[in-house]
Amino acid sequence: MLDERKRKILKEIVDEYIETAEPVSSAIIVEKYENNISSATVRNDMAELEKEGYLEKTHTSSGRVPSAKGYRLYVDELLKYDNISLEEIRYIQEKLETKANGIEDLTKITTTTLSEITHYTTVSIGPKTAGQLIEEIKFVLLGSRMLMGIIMTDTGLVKETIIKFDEDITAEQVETLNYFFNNRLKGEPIEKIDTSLEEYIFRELKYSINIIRPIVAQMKKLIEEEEKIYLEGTNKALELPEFRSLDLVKNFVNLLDTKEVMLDILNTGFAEDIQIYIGDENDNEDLKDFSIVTFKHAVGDKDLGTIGIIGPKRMNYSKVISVMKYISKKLNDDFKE
Amino acid sequence: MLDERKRKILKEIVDEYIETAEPVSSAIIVEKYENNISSATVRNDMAELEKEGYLEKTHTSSGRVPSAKGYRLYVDELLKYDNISLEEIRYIQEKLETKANGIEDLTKITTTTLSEITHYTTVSIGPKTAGQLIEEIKFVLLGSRMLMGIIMTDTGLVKETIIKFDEDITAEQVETLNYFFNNRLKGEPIEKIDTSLEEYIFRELKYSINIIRPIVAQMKKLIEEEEKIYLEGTNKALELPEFRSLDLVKNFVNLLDTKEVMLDILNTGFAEDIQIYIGDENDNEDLKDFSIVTFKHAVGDKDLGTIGIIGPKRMNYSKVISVMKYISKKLNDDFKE
DNA sequence: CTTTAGCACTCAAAGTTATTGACTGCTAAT
DNA sequence: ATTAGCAGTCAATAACTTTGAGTGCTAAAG
Repeated sequence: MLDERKRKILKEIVDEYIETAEPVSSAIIVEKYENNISSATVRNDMAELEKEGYLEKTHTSSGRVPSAKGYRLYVDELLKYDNISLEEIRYIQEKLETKANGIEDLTKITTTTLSEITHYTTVSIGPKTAGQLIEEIKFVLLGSRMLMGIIMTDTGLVKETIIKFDEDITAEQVETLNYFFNNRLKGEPIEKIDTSLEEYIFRELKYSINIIRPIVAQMKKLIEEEEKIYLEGTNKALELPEFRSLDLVKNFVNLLDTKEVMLDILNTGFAEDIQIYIGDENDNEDLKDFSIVTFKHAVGDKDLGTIGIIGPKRMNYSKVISVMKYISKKLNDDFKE
Repeated sequence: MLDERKRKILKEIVDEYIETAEPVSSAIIVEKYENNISSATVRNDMAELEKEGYLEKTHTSSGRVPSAKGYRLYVDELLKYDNISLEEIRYIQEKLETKANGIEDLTKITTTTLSEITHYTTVSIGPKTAGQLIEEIKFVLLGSRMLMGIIMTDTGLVKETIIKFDEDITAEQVETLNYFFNNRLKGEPIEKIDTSLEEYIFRELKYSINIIRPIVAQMKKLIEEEEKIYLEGTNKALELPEFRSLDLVKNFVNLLDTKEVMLDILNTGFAEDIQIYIGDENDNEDLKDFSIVTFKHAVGDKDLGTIGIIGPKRMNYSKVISVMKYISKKLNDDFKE
């Protein structure tokens, strides 16, 4: 349907629009990219591209702007993803090699680095606890009425919580707790920590319910904890020319502050794939002016966290995706050893 | 200087401005508050109040708007701080009684509650580690090449970190570490954790430097950790009429995203006092359109965290300060037992 | 059949001018 | 000391004009 030149012109229009944020005219294309054909020819091609749904006009006599379909073709077929410099690679390596403590820490560092390199707002969520296997559980006595409970899983995820009591606990009790919890739960999926434990411990150990209940409650809370979004560089986005409009700014801030929508998106992607949502491709009204690119860091079917970039539809996909591909690969390689 | 009526009229003007966000005219004052005098009289008083610096005009023929000095008098002398309903008290009690785990958790819960009740954006920072005394240090072995290091202080603050190694650690080593760290540091101020420890442990225990160094490094990092701001309800602010202006919105988001300025303010206040910064009273240019109200949660000279509300200068001081006073008192009372 | 010059047409954006009305400050009378 | 009343100010809005960057189309040329 589209001949080579039309595809080339489409790419040029999207490139130009991504650079300038202004509707692209036929004259500009001739001037900057296609010195050997006339603007009338470009206009003809543009008309065709518009008829096919790849371009749009903001009003009758305006230049063209890419449609979601246009961006999609651009991203899927017209771009190459090697837009990353040696300098950037070196910077990423340096950042990711500073010894991260735990996976969650690593995800945060990566998120920050990604924002620094792309100059877009980045978001991330930590690993899902669901499905992870318990490697070890430890209780540590702090003072006389406080424990720290620690769970370590097979992927190296460590979660800890403070547990307070209304009566004293002894070191022997803690030791027994350690033994019983590990005995029962080691190797089991983390979801096995539930209220049925209360009964079990009570039956086996006969400890006061004032001790058992807070422990189970806190451990449960720990694995069900509402997911926390980590956010970096909100202000960077606001420098972009699309945020001339007050409403758009408010939408954006709202989106990031409310969290639900972002959580939804971050939770959708498949392991190791880079997912791209352009404008209203995701049927959420609030997202119609934005694009989101995410990738899930995972090993096998074990989730290690998801990182995303959110920006205007007119985002530098080439850079963003190139950098993401690199980081995603690096995280995986690093993790294997 | 100001007679009773002028003070009354000033209060009415500020009240009215806080409610409507529009410059206040003499006619409105007569209509809503002072039915027995004429608008000309009010105008005379307003002129006087302006001459004294309590009011300003946005242009020659506009109504009056409070100046920073006007707000200051209003807050210091004209307001009573009992603007809190039974319902609100009950809501706060309920929220703060859900068993918080650790002080930092409590601060977060309080911050969220404060935002919910006042409908303003709230910020907080956790307790300063500096000055706290070490109550206990624990190392817990996780797997064979990972420790969790836990520090508990005299105020009940618990900080923990993951420490990874390139070689295996034994249970006995961990036990010895526990003994030595506690022996040397129990009762000492937390700042005593510094690089001089490396030497000490190396001398006493002769452990490989590969083990000692990561431990000391991580523990140090833990207490020097850059302070994290906890933020709640950014989007609430944006509904306010002052945020018609795009620049103001950007300033605001920037302010919250950059963190330094907020950290500065939150770190300034004195223990247990409620601090009020109105507009350019703090000499930071970025803050000239905003007011900040903070209070520091503390016991003696031990800092337990600072919570603040940030909003437009035209903030509902009466409500905000009343609620803060209540919460501040409650936190203190709760902590004592 | 494709390309192109050239011209009429469209429309957002920016600039101009006029109109309104919500205010004040002041004066002179109470 | 208070107030009625009126002239004067100025932001905000609306109504209109101008400009110029863009297109689509036609008819001729390759």
